[in-house]
Amino acid sequence: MNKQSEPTIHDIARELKISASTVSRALNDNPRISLKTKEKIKAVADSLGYRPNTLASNLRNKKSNTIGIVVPLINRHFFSSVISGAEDVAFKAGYNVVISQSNDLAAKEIKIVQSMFSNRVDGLIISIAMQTSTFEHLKIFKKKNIPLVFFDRVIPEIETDKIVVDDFAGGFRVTQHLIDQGYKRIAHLAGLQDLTIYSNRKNGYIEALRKNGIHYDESLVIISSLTSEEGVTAVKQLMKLPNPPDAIFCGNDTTALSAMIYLRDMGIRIPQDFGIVGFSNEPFSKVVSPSISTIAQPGFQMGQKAAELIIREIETKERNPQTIVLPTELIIRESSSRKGSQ
Amino acid sequence: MNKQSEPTIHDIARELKISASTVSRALNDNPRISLKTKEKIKAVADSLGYRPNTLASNLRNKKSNTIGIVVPLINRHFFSSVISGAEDVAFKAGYNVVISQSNDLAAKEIKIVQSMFSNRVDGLIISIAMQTSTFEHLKIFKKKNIPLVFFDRVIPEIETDKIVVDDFAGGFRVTQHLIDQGYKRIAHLAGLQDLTIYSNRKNGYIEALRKNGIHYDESLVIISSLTSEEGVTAVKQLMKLPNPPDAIFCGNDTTALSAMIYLRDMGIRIPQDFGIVGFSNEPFSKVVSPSISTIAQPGFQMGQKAAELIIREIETKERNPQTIVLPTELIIRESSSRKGSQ
DNA sequence: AATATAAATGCAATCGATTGCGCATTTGCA
DNA sequence: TGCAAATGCGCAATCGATTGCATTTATATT
Repeated sequence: MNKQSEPTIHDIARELKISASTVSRALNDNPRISLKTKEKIKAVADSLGYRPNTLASNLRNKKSNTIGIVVPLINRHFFSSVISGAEDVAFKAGYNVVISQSNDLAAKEIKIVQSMFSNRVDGLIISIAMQTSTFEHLKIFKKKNIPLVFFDRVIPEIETDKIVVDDFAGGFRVTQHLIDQGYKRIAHLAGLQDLTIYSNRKNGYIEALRKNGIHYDESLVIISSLTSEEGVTAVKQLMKLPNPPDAIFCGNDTTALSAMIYLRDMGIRIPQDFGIVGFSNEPFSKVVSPSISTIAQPGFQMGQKAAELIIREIETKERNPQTIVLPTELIIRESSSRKGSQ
Repeated sequence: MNKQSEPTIHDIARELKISASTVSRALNDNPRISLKTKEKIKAVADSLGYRPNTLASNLRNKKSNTIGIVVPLINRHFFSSVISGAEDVAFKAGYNVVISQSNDLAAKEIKIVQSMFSNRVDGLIISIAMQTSTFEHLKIFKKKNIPLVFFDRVIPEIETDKIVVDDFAGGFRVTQHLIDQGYKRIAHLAGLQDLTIYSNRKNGYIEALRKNGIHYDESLVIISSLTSEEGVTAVKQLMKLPNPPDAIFCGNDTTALSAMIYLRDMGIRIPQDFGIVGFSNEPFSKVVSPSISTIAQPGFQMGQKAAELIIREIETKERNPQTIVLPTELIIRESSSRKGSQ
């Protein structure tokens, strides 16, 4: 009983005693078919409840009208924002979006990417898994000349389009802001340094210190994978220093929050005694109290840009790999505002 | 230069001077092909960098190995959790997942659903748009016998699988909890009542009052679409009553938060003077202070269940529409805990 | 009216993989 | 050794839509 009889253009053709070619052309508004015939055909198509079989069309046209998106975890605010933005643009342009999550596992990522290739996606948008360290599975796309866009976590090994936020400027701005607010010893909870995003943030931090003539003290920088727990561990470690910091630039909002809660429980007042700034503008950073200053990453826009870029490449077949750096925005909230204003 | 020469089974066949049928069978591990031949074929396939063209296979098999998911907004914690759960299960079972968001617009939803049908998804998982009030576009799936699973926002008009959380029990439990904590006049910010989820929550609230012998006062129930602003408006209205409430059961966490902030700013202490409970367990509800008591909705699990259900139906062709009610969990946090414990 | 030209439609191959049926070769057993 | 059964593989049709080229039909021109 299943799918036995989806009407096809041949059914329409038979009904009207014409050829399937004509039906196909009519439904595609080909000028070679007379208006009268087109109308007849469309009427029959409607009455039969005809729905074009995109699979067949895709096979013939060697085009799937589908864009693949691969992220580490769908269920993460930043990534779902990117997906949302990309879907938005893609849908308007007539593309479907297939999504998979790597769970930050290289093995799964490889499977996913191969599957997407087999499904002949017209382009692939990907933020690679943390774990991923070989890139053969992605080079296929390059080799076959299928548009490939990296975002967020990018790698230098493959020359293709990349969309990133200006992490360096973000790190710089955060640090400068803390300096401006009068904090004297500014620590940094950095992320794993093999990921460009984190090393850039750290470099921005260092540069801001340098520009302000502040000595860069390595003991104030702690590198971790920035989980909530590691945030606490790091702060504990920092506060035990002979000369502890009075502010922290945290590599993400999660550690900013856990650090803040820890410090508060220790009786340290924020922002009066201690300044904290996070990164990413997670939804919660706005609503906790004190609210957390942070850097907004335009996830939705990144998704839009990525989709626009990839669709242009799909349709023009032009390839000139570019790296788009989206601006970051410093959002000043309570956790770092001790000088009047705000 | 594009896609001109993806190797096919015919290329492999030619290389080995055998037929494409044999190649196809070999690659699918058909027992009719000898081991020796299979090995030769697989070797050549590898050396040619052959990747099966899923489109062709799908067309021939009349099966896309794809599940469609439609949500109002991808970029919302609950929905992205569902998607994440569904992708998880689907991927393991060898299915792709295409996703679209309706933005709560009926028109877009209709387009999406039709497009998914044209793409011959093997099944559709959907949470309908608020705005949607006709269901013809969904009935197609029923008529064609393509598995259809509703979740979260379901409609009685179509007899198909539904996955919901026990909103009634949730509303009941929240209210009972507030009563247990000694709050006397409990208000309710309800969502639009044409959505089952909201009317069920309200009914649970009413039932809990009844069971405890508390008079149900309609002036304590305010219906809105539960935006942040409407939360504030509602609370203002409630507090102006001659006999204002001392607790609110909010239809979602967003209004719980905005109400809480408003009340706090009015100098009302939470939870001592006033109790608040939300619904949905948005990530922020745990980290704001005071943290917000709420009802956890197992989004990830819903997605998993939905995918499991739909895959079973796809593969067995059995259809016996069922409604799965997932349990809700009351998470007691600070905003409603005035009696010791916690 | 006859021919030239334009307009409308049809034929058949194609996209790449799958599969029922049949032929050929090998193996098994008496 | 002889014949049946088993094994291994190929032919050709199929899935549904598209399209270059051919053919038919209608319109225009002289």
